[in-house]
Amino acid sequence: MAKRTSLKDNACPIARSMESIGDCWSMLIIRDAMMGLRRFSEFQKHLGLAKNILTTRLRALVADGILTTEPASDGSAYQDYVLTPKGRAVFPIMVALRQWGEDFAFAPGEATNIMVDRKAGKRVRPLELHAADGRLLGVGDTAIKPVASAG
Amino acid sequence: MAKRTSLKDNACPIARSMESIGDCWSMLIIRDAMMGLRRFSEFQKHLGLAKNILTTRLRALVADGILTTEPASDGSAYQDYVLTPKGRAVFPIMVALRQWGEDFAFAPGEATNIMVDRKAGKRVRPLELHAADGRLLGVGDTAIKPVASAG
DNA sequence: CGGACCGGTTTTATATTGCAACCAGATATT
DNA sequence: AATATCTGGTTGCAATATAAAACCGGTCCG
Repeated sequence: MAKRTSLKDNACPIARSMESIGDCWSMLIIRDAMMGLRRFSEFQKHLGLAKNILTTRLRALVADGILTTEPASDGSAYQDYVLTPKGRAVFPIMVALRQWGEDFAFAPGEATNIMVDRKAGKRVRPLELHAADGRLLGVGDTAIKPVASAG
Repeated sequence: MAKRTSLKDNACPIARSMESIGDCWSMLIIRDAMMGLRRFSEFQKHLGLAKNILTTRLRALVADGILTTEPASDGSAYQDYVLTPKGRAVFPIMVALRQWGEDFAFAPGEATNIMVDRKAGKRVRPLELHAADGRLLGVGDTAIKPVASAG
């Protein structure tokens, strides 16, 4: 294609987020990293994607500060890909995507999986957005406020 | 490229969500629709993307049940693209992406915009995930539970 | 020390993207 | 009423991204 248009310099945080993690494979790599996968071959087997694609995605995630490489935990000469704090902070996005998918992307009775509270084993509540004073907020209760550049 | 691998039949809700809305333009179209944009030309001007790309994205979002077309609200012969309930349910995903972007994707002092509570004008709280019994849950407090196909 | 495994890189074919030009019908202007 | 302009696209084209497959040097395993 023509070069994909970059949103790196867009002023909207949503656009910037999508630029970093708005790719199927990147998101699924982060998902798998949250489940404990660390090695190149683990990601490749579990996701079933081509190795060259995995390579480009891992490099991009490392460049973005979402993953870091560190010496393999099994003592071998290889390396692990592990989440940084920025990477772990993707958790709410993952939960939101998951809940929307659970609710709308499956026919009744279709095989799938759901997120549960580890202790009780019960399904978690829908994500909630609250105001600073604690009020529960819906779609119409929010606004976007510009923040000018300092300088 | 070779045909992008489809995740439509993947059992993971995250993968299915990404298949529907894991595209920059699709997500930004939904964002703009939430801000009240409705017409083809409004999306095109505001997003600055090519018309053929906008066409394919709008068609896909309609096919996915995220947008619907309806007669233009201004009485003209044209049509509006409006969010369905499924489309409005993308809101938490949008908020999650936005909060992560606000937190990690901008240098200090860079121009941007933030989400505030419409009434108080104050920044909203981070999204929260709670267990059925109300406990606040973090990354390690959740688990994924398979749901076999019925039949 | 020989074979398998690991983490890639290099082709190659085919899709997708984006730009620009074009177009028919609806709307606005004179 | 005739013409110009806007709307919502479609059609070509060039550049780039994706995926499958083959290949490859360093590790590890017995």
